[in-house]
Amino acid sequence: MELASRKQKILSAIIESFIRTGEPVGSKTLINEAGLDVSSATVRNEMADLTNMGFLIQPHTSAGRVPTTLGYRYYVDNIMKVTPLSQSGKDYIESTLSQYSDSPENILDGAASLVSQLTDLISVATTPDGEESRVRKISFVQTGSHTAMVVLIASNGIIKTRLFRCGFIITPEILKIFDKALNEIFSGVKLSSINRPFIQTAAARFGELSLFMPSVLTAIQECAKNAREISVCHSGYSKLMLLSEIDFSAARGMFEFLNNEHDLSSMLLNMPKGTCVVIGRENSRTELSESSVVAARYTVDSKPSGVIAVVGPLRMDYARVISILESVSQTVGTLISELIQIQK
Amino acid sequence: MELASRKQKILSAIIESFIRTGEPVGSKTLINEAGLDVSSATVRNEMADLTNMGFLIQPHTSAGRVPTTLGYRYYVDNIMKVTPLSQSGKDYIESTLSQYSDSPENILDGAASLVSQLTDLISVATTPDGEESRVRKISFVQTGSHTAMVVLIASNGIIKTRLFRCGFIITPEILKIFDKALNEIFSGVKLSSINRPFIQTAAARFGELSLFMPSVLTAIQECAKNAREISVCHSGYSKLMLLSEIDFSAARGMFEFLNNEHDLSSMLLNMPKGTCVVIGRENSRTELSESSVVAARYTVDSKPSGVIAVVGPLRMDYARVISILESVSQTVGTLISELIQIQK
DNA sequence: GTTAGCACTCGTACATCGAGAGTGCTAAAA
DNA sequence: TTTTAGCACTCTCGATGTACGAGTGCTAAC
Repeated sequence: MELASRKQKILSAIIESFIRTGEPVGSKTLINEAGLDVSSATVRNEMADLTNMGFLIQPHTSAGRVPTTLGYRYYVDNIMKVTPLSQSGKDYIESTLSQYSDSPENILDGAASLVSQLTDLISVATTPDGEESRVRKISFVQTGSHTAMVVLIASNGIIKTRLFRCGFIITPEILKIFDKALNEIFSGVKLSSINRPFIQTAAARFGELSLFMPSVLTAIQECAKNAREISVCHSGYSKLMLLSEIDFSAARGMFEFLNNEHDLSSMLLNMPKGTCVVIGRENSRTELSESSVVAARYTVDSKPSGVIAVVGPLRMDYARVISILESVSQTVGTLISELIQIQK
Repeated sequence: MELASRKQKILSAIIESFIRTGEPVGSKTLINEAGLDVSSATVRNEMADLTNMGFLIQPHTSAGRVPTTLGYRYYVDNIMKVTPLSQSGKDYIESTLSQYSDSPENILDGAASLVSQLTDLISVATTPDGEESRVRKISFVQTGSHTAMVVLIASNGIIKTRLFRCGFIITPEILKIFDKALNEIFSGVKLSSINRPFIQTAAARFGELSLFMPSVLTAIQECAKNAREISVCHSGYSKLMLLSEIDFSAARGMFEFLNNEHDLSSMLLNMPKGTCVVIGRENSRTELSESSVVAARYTVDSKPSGVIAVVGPLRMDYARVISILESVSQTVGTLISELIQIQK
């Protein structure tokens, strides 16, 4: 659907004014602010049309107009211009994130807090999906007379550790045996296939040695599970209370949804690839029906991977948020890819 | 200060009713609920006295009475009876926390979420202080051709890991050299003394080898810092929005304070040893002037260590919260002590 | 197609009012 | 001296009414 140029200009001006002030926009205000060479009556006629077309609503008779989900959608798709970040902005992002570049989780933690700080909105980021990745290596570190640590290195660059304890005294020799035997079994195995039956089969292979194994195997299973499962980094949750549009119970619902890693990550990962904007009621979750989500994929080794996203009020500066997210997600993708590279 | 028995009975009934309902308590309500064999006029006289003494206030003329900070204080100190948890309750706590017993951080994470779930309040827990503890051992695990992981085991049971990268290809031999050289330097050293000058001195000792060292030494310094610093585990922050007493901006202030690990942990650790209750304005932080904090120390190896605490409304069930916190903190102390024991 | 003018609608702010809750005081009773 | 009944008083809360202002839609003229 294409709008006449003047309608489009008016819609644009209304949305931009509303994003800035949060106040419903009336015809007079609009004339003053936007450079429109027509009278308020003409603007009113156009506004009435836009309202009939579903782009605007009036909260009540004597109030100005407020954009609807459809209005924002048209604005985002047809009017708004996203300009890439300046070089200095990109440099800032890169230098900030490089500090965290020792592990994917740290990078994403850093990315979430950077995005939240730059946009003044809530930001969340998912770690790379580990469904397809495999065990590269398992190592052991002795931590005490009866305890040791498993270190599982996965092919997606994720490294997980877990302590385990044994009923007997651990010696370097025993750990060597563990190392050899367990790497034989687990190296190259997909993380997703390391489940209970797999572990039981593995235990069986050890014959009488298996008596020593249960805690080790459990620790490995835990590591594999943690390396495979997507986790969610987040930042800026206190900004939730600045969303003036919502009340306490709505805020609580949102907060609980945002703290539910499973639901949140599956929502984010179900979004289309690339950068996408989901506005108000377009959201699959009712908790977000008064909010917008802007999400950007980052790619690791040229494959779409996790998501970095922003959650905020309908009236957010979409263009700015998109350009920030695109820069950050690109940097994150590069850093993680590099990290995997040097771990090969 | 000792109150006459009837005054005490009335104060107790008012506080318990207010904790239950959240409504100001009037003289008639009181007669109906508490088994008082006097008329409402008598109760009114007593209530007037208690108000003059500062234990109660009236929100407005035609409302009932509400306890003041002083009122709660008297109640907590002189009236309330804390009964220890039942054996089955203790067993539940123990079996829940044992699941997490592979590291102090996990135990405290588990403790915070358990306490939050049992009390339906916000719960926070600090990890043991590492000021006094020392490096027990440093280990290395190769994670890639140019990357490896430092594992620092501290005497307080905390284990920290950190990845580092090198400009050259890492071999098992190099790691062995690292292991030997760095354990010689760092073993037994207090975590708190591993600062920038110390690292620089250490680097100097390596002569030409030191060129290979900077990233390793930085990684060790980071590990030492993380092992030393107290971190705060928390759970149930969404309960903040159930505190009906507060508004959005107060909630935001509280939330930000609770997310400030430094301020929060220093407040908690400044509290007296044992279990303590801080009510409303008694709190040093204005953010908490409408809330109460109940905090319990846990002891590791018979020494007072971190704190497990609850933050909630003034009208919380103090006796119940105290008994839960005492059980949980005792279990946590035992588990962590055990953990350190088997790591020796 | 555009505009000026105007009647109309509706939300907000403010004042008024009555009902209800709870009190403190007083004087009588125990 | 302590307790109690009675009562006038105060204050909140919700409902009701009113004035004002903002913003609109419509109509008729340009």
